Amino acid sequence: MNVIANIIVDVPSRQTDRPFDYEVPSDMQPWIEIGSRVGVPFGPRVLQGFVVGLSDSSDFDTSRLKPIKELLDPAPPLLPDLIELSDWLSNKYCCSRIASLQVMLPAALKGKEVKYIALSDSFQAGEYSDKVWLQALQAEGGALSFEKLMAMFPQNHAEIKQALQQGILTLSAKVKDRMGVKQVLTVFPPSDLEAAKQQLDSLKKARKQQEVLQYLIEHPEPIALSRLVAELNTSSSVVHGLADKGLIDLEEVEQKRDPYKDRAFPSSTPLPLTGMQQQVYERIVEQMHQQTGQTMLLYGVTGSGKTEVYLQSIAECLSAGKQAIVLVPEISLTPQMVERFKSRFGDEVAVMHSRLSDGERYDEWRKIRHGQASVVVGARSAIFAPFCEIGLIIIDEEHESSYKQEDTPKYHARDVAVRRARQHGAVVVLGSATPSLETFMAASRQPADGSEPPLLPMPDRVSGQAMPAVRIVDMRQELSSGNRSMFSNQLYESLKLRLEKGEQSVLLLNRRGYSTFVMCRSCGYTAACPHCDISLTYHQKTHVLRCHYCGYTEQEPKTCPACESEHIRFFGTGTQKVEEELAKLFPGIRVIRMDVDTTTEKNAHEKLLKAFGERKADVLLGTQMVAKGLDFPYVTLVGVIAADTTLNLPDFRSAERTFQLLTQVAGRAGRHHLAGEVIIQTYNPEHYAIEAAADHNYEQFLEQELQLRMQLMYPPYCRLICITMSSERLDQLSDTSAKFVQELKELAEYEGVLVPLQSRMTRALEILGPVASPIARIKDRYRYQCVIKYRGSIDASSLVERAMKPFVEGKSSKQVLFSVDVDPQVIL
DNA sequence: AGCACGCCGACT
DNA sequence: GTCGGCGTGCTC
Repeated sequence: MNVIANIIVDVPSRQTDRPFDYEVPSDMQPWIEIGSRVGVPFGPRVLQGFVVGLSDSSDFDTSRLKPIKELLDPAPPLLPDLIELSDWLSNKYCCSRIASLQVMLPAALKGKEVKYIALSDSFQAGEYSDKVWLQALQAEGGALSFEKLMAMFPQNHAEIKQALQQGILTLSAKVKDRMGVKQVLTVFPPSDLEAAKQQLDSLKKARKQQEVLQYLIEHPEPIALSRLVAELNTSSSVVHGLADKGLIDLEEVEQKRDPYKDRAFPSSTPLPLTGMQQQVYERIVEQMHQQTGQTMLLYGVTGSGKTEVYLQSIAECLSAGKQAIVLVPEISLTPQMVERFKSRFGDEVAVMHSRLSDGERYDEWRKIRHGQASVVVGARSAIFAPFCEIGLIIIDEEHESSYKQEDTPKYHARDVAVRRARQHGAVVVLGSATPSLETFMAASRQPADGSEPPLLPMPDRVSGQAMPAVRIVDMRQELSSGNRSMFSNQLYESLKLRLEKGEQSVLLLNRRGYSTFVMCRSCGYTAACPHCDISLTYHQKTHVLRCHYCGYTEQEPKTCPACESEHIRFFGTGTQKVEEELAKLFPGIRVIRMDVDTTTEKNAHEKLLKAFGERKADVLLGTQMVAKGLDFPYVTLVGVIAADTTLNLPDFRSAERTFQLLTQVAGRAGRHHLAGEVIIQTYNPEHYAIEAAADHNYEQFLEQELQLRMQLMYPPYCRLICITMSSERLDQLSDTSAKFVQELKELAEYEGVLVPLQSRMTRALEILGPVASPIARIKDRYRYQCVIKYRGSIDASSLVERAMKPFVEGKSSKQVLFSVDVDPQVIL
């Protein structure tokens, strides 16, 4: 008899980050399962909690167990496999259990306590009989939310309190979801149409009702009451009249908000696969049927037809009765992308991206949970889609850093996918033209059983067209030959040619290096945030300086606050400057600029790209974001203004990022019948990342980069954990961080893993720091960080967790905050 | 996270 | 003498 439930309660604190035991009331026993969401009394409150285990005994004093108060969903929103996955997430990424459970669910299912005031059973009006609040309560059926009642009667709080004390009113609490299910009153036509026709005559005296019935006989499908009323220009009372006579049915039906309901998707059929595609497809399908839980790397150049392989593999997965998850980077989750999946699989597809409202997202999620969708296409968090039997997980553009969540839990969707696939025996297909080094290394390794490495190369374009020619322009030479403009002669000439021919160009400017700060040209003063060690960004529209980290704003200064010089000015986003210069060089040129300033509005992205696709501009100018997304048939020139800006960042992945970005943007040119040209301007023309990108040569880059990583001991030759500690008080911070690192070292030493990475041991671990973080202060809190490098089978997360214990439970917890980033993408 | 319990300073 | 500061500990 499982009468005791182990429940994780919704309290975001380390002290409550463990299961609490509750008694399952007998009437709830059929309903409570692992994964159920419940309301439980916790201290004086009622909280949301998740059932993570069931048993018939408890270590806790059984007589003191409290019963579960309420069941929040008829079917558990989480399945046992997800509960298990959440356990893994918490351990791996050092986050609380509740955080890892909550991240798997749509925001709509974040229940909050609501207090109710109700008339008690023994209620007698007595001295309160003429009070307005009492009448309001009675009108509402005897109960109202506490907050509402308080707001309605601000004058009567004392009386209400007194009534509560006398036991005339009672206070109770429930967990309420943030988002209700949208209900729509729906009209159902008569089940027996012939009989209904007979009845028409009997309605002679009710012309309006007759009209409605007539309509329903002609259109015998359920219809929303509001639509029927609008359609027939009648009123709801007429329809209710018919319902009262029993001629039709009127029912509340759950309405699912389909964000794509107004869009028609022409259906598409599978394209014939090329030999290369066919081979890859067969290997994927073979692994899928064998349920090996294998992770494979589909390593294919832009235009090699990866998507068609995805689509047909998914089709095979569906026909085997299983479900598929497709992850794409948020930025490329465009309508065109969605369309490809909707066209092939129709209503089987659920779509999840950040632009959806909480309600829409909840509806898509329910489609998945209730088996109405078998494919989900979505960003990072779609990896947690509540499918029961996953056959295939596809991660497109596997190397994208957006697969790493920046806030807690700081999970990497790729690593979650690999873990989840193992649970289901599903295949993971990682797709990329420029795979991350970690992925490539893992996929090249010969499996222990002697089978082929899980590497699926697709080196050729479907069109048979060669990759576009890439020219590297040495900007140092331009400068020495007297060209001080940001456009080299070659780029200028090529742009001019495109304008004459009426073809389009894409210009890319890496954002970093060109920030939007304000600087005084006399004394060098730069406007900085008073709460963070970071310069303020200038916002052109509002003429305001703003801090990206804490939101602090101030007015644009007219004179330098330091030296009162008037030569203080704003150094533009770069894209703005490029735009100005383009207008100077090519009067009348039509430019669409895409950067943080022009894409803040909702759907701005799509609108700009659509306008460009319709050839309403000659040039698309922008930051990283122009490298992703769509391909346009009339783009024949891609120019990179300054390839170096991301190259010299003090992050060990900066060369990899630069290479990926350049390769990706180079693939944008000439994807169709027109030949393309790519021009890369740089001050480091001989840098291996730039040369390799120009040659479209991943292997060449890989070889160089691996050598460097090996020398400096960085991933993929080790793994990293970055721990950031912060405090308002610097003395406390330096003290605590030093003690923490000491603790960490002792633990590692004790486990025998504190060994230099350069040694030949298979297990090794080093601890660097603590040092001041690159951004030494945010929101008035100083920041120190410490980096752990390790290799081999070491549970470093658990080491960190144990080392943190004395600092987060004890009295010093108030002063120093810990934040752990496992497998960080940037350690600037 | 909340909330109660509990032990020391400035006030009617 | 007491009101209230927030340090400490508990929540099945």
